[in-house]
Amino acid sequence: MGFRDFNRNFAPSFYSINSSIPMDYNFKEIEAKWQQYWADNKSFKTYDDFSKPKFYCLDMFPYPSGAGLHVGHPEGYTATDIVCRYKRSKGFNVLHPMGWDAFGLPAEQYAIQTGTHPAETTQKNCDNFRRQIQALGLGYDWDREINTTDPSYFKWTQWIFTKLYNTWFDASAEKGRLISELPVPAEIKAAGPIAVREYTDQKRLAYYGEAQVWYCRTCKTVCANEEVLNDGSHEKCGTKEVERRFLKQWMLRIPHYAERLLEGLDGLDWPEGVKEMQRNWIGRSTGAEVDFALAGLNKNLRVYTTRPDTLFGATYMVVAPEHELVAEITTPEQQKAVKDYITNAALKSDLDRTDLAKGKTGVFTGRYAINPINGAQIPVWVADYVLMGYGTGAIMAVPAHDDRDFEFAQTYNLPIVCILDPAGNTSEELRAKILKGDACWTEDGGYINSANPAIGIDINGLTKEQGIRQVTEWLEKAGLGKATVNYKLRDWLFSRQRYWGEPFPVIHWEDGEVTLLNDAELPLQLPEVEKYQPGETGESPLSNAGKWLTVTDANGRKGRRETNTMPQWAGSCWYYLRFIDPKNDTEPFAKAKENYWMPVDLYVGGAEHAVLHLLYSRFWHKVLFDLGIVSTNEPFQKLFNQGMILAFAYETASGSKVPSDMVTEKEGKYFHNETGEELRQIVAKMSKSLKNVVNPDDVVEKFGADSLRLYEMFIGPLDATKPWTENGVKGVYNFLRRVATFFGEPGNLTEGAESKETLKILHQTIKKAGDDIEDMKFNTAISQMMVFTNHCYKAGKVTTETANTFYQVLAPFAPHLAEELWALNGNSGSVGIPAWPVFNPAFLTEDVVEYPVSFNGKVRFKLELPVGLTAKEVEEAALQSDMTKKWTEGMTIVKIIVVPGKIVNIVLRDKV
RNA sequence: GCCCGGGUGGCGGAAUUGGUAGACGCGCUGGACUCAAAAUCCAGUGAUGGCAACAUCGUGCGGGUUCGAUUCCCGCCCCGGGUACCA
Repeated sequence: MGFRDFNRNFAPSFYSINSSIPMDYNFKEIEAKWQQYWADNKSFKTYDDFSKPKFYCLDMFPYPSGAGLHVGHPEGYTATDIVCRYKRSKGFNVLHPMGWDAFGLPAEQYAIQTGTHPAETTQKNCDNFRRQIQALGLGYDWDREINTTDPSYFKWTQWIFTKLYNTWFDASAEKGRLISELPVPAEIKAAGPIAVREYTDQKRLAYYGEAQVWYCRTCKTVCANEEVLNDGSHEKCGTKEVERRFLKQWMLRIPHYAERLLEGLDGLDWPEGVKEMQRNWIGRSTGAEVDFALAGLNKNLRVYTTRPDTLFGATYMVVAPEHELVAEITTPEQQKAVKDYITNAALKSDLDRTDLAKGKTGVFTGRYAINPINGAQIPVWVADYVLMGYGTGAIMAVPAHDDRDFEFAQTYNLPIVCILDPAGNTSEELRAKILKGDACWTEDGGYINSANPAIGIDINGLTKEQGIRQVTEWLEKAGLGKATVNYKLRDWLFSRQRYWGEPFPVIHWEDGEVTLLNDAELPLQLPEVEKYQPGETGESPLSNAGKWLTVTDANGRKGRRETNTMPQWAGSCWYYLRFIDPKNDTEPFAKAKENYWMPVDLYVGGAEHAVLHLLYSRFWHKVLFDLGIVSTNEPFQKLFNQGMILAFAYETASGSKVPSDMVTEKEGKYFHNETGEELRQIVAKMSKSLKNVVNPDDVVEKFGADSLRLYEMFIGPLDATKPWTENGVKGVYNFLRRVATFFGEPGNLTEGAESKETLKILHQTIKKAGDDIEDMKFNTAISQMMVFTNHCYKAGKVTTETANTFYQVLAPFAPHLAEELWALNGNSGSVGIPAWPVFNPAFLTEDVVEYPVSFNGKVRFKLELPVGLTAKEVEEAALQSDMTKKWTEGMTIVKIIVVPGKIVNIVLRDKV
């Protein structure tokens, strides 16, 4: 291939006069050609060559929806593709795979409507996604493609589930261990095998139990807590048809790993914000459990508090409506009132709860408890502002120093005793109110009314920190309580009433025993069913799978298979491990390969997975680590969240949105096509209803894949949210066209020595592009390449060597064009294969420095001086300048600051 | 309410161990080419004043530290995202 061929490729378009689309460089032909070349040569196939340094780069794999790729997908994919092409040219063995998180509700919904098997729909969507991704010239190793719905994949998802089931958390060793190593207390053993089974089941990381769960009447399925949004709607379907139900469910004991998950964050190169969100989600708090005696009952009521120091201010107690002692605590006269309250609380939909969040309700049980620190009798109430799922489900209320308790106490006229004097921390006016119990103070202060000489405790005058320590010590000594750590993190609800998910390898036997399939029996495949509708009771569609459903063991015992399936998280929890060895059918992955490739060096995806996916994955990974199945404690060393790509949208003065096809632009203003009303341009998420969705296929068709790639990188920093504009695409297209035009013209390339100026800009570009790729700052890398190209146009000619070097820098960003130009210069092989060009700082050295000379901080003129002058010499040169004389006339020079190589600042004062 | 981001030209955005604010791109203006238009190429483009040289102002607002602040400190305002009775 030579210059001549290139010109033939380009010639028709140079003279095409009818085309309204700019076609000055023939991207269609170039891109098709090189994509074919990469495929034919398996350019991106990854080999397990353990002698090379490795780089494992992972994109969050997509759910292949029927709508196809949107422009948000290529954003992260292009970024990782650039990094990977760069790393390859730096000599790394790069693993960059792609696959499909293909279980999910839309395919099942479609099956319910049309009877089409979800596998069929899924296959079609995957094919479309793959075609679209390949059209972008992304360098994935397609031989490693995986699909979570493929039985050869979910076989191992099921296998990991059995590992979770057969693991318990040894708190003393702080690690998971095989259930076979669980020490069973002698008295349990003595009670027989059923007792042993129950004891063991309580320790497993996966368990089957009654759980109060969110149930969506529209989806006819259980949803996780976190899928139910604040406003009481279901994230997946958007309706508010969600309610609480008690159902038998599979749960995972992720809280056992709370501490490990928290500690593990410290060593990770993740955005601080994401780490903070995970910390908040885990929600560690330290405090104490305190036992309160109940008057007239031989029972204690245990509470958890983070403020044991405020025990002197506890004036009443509250138990959650679901608390097991409620019935016992309640006196006969109050039975009916309490019962009614509990019934009402249970009936409350989530919506009511949210609405009532501002007003607290409760009812007196008739019972009193004894405050252990001062012997005071305080009433016990039931109220649903106390949650059963956190702490002990009961609290001591300190209304003077807790907003929630204060609000409740005011509503029901309960006593409010101030024990922390905010003196000095607030206004005297507010302080007076606080001291009287008319206002709440939750900050630090000095204790008052906090002594009981009879039992030898006095914290008056101490600060919060000291108080907490002293009271906790006293509680422990008196045997009334102990320091405790609590986490917000709850058990993970791990089952769904759906067809299109991984079946649990579980059999429920008629005698109540639950067993798991042997490894040899995996994968347990999904049965063919006639209809995909959930059962009327909310049971999964699998409950209709007659033959599949029932099993009989060798002894004739009958059993029923688990009809729930796993949630979508399951497949995505470990896919990064399968990419390492995707075709292995004897184990999930070969140990040696895992040892080489893990951890993932760079993980790129949307911030929406900041908590759930990343926390669940880390949890599974830590269990696998404890069992010796993986070699690293954490799966993802570096995480990067790409920002969302938004689009312009339009709204009327009253704020109602107008679809983009109803809008006309006139002189920078926007008007409604029909009403003529002037509209406001806003930035919004792309959506069908706003008709502002950009389809990558259209962009590739019009401007080419290299332009799409470059634009998505050039539009702004990768982690920022930013709006899409077609004019912006034209801008980068223009750059590529200028590159193609300049370097495609043989007359522009010369042999011999390169000019100093060109070498300088070339090497600046090598350095900046390399550094910026490492820092994920692709926008500024591209801008530097534009600077270089602009320089070439000015210079008129550059050497072939310069051109070749530039193609290598351009290659990670616009690989098709770079390959084309590389071949055009008569080079063989792929432009990405030679090493990344070596930056030579010698070319950047200057003979002169242009010093900005400022007076009192204001730059007045520039002074060109030779490099390497001392501060003193620069100062003298500056003082001798005529311009300095002009600016200092009539003034006194107070001081001169010289930063060699940077700036001169002369401080002046009026002459006196 | 709390937590995390972020406010820089007409627009997307550059620049931080404190040292020439506005790189690069879009848009706009003018010129070249053309019968003409498109495309392309060249030049200009923060605001205000001035024919110009140049001057003054300018990184959300108000203070502070400093020879010098987009950058550091204090107090506000606005926007985006996350979260919600976790005792």
